[in-house]
Amino acid sequence: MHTIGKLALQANVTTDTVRYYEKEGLLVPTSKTGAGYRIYDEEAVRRLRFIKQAQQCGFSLTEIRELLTLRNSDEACCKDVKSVAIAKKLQLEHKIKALQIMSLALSELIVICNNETRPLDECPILVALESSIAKQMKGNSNG
Amino acid sequence: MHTIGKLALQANVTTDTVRYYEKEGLLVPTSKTGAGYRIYDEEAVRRLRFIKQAQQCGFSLTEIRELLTLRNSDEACCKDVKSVAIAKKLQLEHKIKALQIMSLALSELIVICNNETRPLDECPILVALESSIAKQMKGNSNG
DNA sequence: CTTGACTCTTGTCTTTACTCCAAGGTTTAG
DNA sequence: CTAAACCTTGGAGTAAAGACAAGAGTCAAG
Repeated sequence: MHTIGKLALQANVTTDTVRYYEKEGLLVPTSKTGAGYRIYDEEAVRRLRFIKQAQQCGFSLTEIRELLTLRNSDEACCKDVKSVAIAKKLQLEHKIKALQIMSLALSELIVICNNETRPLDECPILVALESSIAKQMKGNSNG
Repeated sequence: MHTIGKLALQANVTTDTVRYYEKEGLLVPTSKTGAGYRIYDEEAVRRLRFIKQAQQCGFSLTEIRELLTLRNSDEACCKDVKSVAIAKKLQLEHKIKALQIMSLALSELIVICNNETRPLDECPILVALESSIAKQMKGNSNG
């Protein structure tokens, strides 16, 4: 049994964070003392660990709430959890691709700047950003 | 010379967005009519295009403001612009790596779930999130 | 009993890039 | 002249995940 401070310490979060999770319906204290202090058991520790690790996998708190709901559901099965994980992975891959496109566009800007001593009004990077070198990206950013 | 509506249309943004950029010090109208209508010239059109394309390269509005300031500076040279681009590219690559780590963690969760008909309380994905499969990530997330 | 560490609730603030609304003034086409 | 389409300012709201602060109560140790 832990007070909020001990729990927070174990998970390397602040007490504010724990209270925030409670407000968001993610982590309810096991009980309360007469004075109103929150008390947590080992199940709560595991639950908090679950939340943090799901976050590390890219899930938002809203999605984590759904995962936790799923876990408590009688009808759901392992397959459902797996498909949530797969969907999230696809999302991440989309995001990665978008960032890679940006990175590529920057690479192109960087290589066209071959004379660094040039004055700014001839800077090919600035010129390119003003006109339409990024046309290539427009098609891609649509996906 | 364009009114705000024409300008916005050209850049495929809303008039609200143009006014927002003005409030943020990114895009000042060339002049105003007696009635207070904003008027923009071709330079403003280029500037707005610049803003949008820099956004596509991953720059935030704050960073874009700095880029625009740089452009108007007498002391800066092309080299300075290039190094900003390089720094942003590094940032993007960090972000990409972080997302790839998440994606990998999900892949591992997905493969350990080899029997989809299992009941939820034996779901290896949920179990893994509760315990510490993500330990591998902890070291990485520190970067 | 007192001190210091801990906890309580309530509420506001942060960041980013807009988006929407209200109530009114202006311009333009017919 | 009128109606539609456009423009003005000002302010509020949105998501996400907490951070921070005020003022008060509680608990353990000495």
